[in-house]
Amino acid sequence: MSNLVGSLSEGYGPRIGLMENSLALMERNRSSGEQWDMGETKPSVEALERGGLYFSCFDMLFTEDAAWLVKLSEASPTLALPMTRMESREEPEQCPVIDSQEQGLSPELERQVEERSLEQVQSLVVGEVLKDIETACKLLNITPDPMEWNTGNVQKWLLWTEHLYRLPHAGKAFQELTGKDLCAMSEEEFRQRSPQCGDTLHAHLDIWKSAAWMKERCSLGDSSEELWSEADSSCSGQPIHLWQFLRELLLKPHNYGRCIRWLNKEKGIFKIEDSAHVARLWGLRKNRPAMNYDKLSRSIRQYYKKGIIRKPDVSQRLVYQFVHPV
DNA sequence: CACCAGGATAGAA
DNA sequence: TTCTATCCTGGTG
Repeated sequence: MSNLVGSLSEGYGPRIGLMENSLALMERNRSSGEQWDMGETKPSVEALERGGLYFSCFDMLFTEDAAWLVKLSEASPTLALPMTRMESREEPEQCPVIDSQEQGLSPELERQVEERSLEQVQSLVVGEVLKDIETACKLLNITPDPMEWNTGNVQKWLLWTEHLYRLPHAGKAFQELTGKDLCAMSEEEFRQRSPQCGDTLHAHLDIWKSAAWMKERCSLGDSSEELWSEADSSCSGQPIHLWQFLRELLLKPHNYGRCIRWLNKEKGIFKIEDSAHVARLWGLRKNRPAMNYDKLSRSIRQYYKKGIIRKPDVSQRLVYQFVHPV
């Protein structure tokens, strides 16, 4: 796994570095032989959890474009160059999408279209990665920038990453470390602390670092980067309320549709599909490891007399209704 | 057994 | 004081 910190200072570095890392991680995961068992009747909890950040981030990559991108990234391991240089790369025949579309075009036009396609897919991937990081931040109540993490934040991030990618628990090996410490560590040092998954953790941290760098760069400029500016209840300073949290999950069906979803969005009726998973997410968000659905549902019931959430007219298990739908 | 309703209480903000 | 988190009793399919 290449370290992209070094590329951060070069114009296009972070974007491409972020891509490269994501793709490499994707490849690693794909080659591990594990599958996301989508669509069967009873997906495992693990599959559901993977469905959170990971799947939403990479599902669109399993397309022809993605295969092509992966090949490109393999063909040129150091992509820290502007994509305008890409035309000099060999193996144009490995680009089925472009080939099928660009018959009869001049090489120059072909090159431009190729660039645009690549940039589009690229920004799509980067956007998804950023969104998923943002979502994780909300859930964990941490800042996107690892440099600002205290030891507790680091442990949360570790727990989350291990949880999401089914890594063995390595939190102990990183105890007492702040985000700053973590960021200063090399991949080798990560491996020393955790031989099993140090490299993976280091790679994920790299993605976060790049994302934070990009965020900073975007906020410096006048460009309105709406990727990070969604209404964010976790940034208001007030502790998040359960109903807000549930609404946040519901607003991200791409990430959480498998554990909570609208039955009727207009009426505000939603169903908790995986009570244990939602409870775990809530516990993670509130730093309450002992949270379970029993307690979560008790809190929901407190909303009955406050007129925030109620049971729908036809009461069903695990189905609730916002009294004031959005 | 998992879910549901709601009382009681403690604790944090 | 509000908003849980926790525990609990009792009820339902």
